[in-house]
Amino acid sequence: MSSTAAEEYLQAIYTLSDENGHVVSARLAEFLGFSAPAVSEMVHRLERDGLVRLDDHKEVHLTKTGKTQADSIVRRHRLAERFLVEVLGFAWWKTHEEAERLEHAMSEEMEARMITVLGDPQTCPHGNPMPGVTAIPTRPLDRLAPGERARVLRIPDQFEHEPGFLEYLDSQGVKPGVTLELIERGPAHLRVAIEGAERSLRPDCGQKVWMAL
Amino acid sequence: MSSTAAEEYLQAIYTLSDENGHVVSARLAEFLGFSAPAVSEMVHRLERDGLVRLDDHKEVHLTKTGKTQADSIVRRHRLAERFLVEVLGFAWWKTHEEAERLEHAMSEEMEARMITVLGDPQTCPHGNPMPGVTAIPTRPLDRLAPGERARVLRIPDQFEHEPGFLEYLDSQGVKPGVTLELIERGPAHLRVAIEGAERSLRPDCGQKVWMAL
DNA sequence: CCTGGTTGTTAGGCGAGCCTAATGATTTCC
DNA sequence: GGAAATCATTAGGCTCGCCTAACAACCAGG
Repeated sequence: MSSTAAEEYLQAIYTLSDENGHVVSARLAEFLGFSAPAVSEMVHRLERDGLVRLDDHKEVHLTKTGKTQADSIVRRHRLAERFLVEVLGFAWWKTHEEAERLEHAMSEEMEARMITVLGDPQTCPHGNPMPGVTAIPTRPLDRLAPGERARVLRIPDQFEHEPGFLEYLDSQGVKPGVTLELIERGPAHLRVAIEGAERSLRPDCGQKVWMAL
Repeated sequence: MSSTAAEEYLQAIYTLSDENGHVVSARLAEFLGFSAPAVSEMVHRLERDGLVRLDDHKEVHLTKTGKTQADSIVRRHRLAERFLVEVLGFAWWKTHEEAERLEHAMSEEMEARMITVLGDPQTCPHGNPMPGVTAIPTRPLDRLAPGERARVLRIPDQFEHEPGFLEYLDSQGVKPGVTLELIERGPAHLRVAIEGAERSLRPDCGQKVWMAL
């Protein structure tokens, strides 16, 4: 149906819209690492092909068929990640690039069989829910009161684009499912306790790691 | 390294050379379904990039690095097919197109992990050996004497391009591993016996199904 | 010998997708 | 209200990878 490049854009629109709110071409360019004219051009192609609509404020919205395709590509991405971890034994933080390619190679039948074999998983290994699944409510790590404990639920897709970020989290013991306690929120670092050990996290983690309520 | 399109050409060169002998641009064009100028152009690109060499008779030969890349892409294709059959439960005759896309999405690490998980398979589900493995000797079905029995070992990759051919074989009970007896070689059909039942096969099967010696 | 089939290449064209440089059009902030 | 920042677009250019039409070179067979 759509080209690999177009699928990449649909996925980006889905992700930004899901995790950030409004989507405008400049955000897409930033996120995808392409020039503004390249994005402008592709957005118009997507519009021509009926996958996307531009409103009066030039905000990008997925049409019904665009949404369907975006859901599918995001689901395939997350299924591929699950497969890489659970079947092939990849490290949880090392799946993104591989899945980024696999998602474009999966047919509908493969998607369906993957769901069956993996037992209809509700999230990817980073805690992002499959499209269509109602997400468990979360809050950024920043919102924890000092002394409060909560479980790491989700590291949103958009932060997987930052090279080395997931590996950094893993090296600090932060991964989905782990329970941690916020000790102190300093300006230069967050002090947390994970399974007894005290750790210091980069301050940007406060926005990038999402916790159970 | 190489683009998807270039990988497709390398794979075609490998296949034609492995199953047919000499490779010339016209064969590639026919096999890939592209126009002669398109193939000519790409072959020159491959030559420019050091993956291929043209001799005096304009025959196409893989260079050392070209061979390495071709081996890899063919191995990924055959691993993907095994995976589709054994892990995802695809029918053996239905894997080609899916694998055709997957092969371009697999990293070296994924290739290695796949080999481990699948138990280092020596062939694809159609009996084609992994590159590097010394193939078991075969002969075309045509070569059987009437009354002779032999095991189906291999349906070469090139015939998987013919739409519906593998499915036709499956419908007649012909699949890798099955033992059959040639009853009579007529002009319009081959009469064979498979597990007791007598079947009539299209005459082209005589060249396209390869048997154990 | 020359004619017909096979093969390869040239020429010219097209869409997808990227780029930079420059220009318009808004919005925001002082 | 005007300057600065942000955003989108135009213009022009590039490679890749495909196409058709036309031509050139070859080989084989009557």
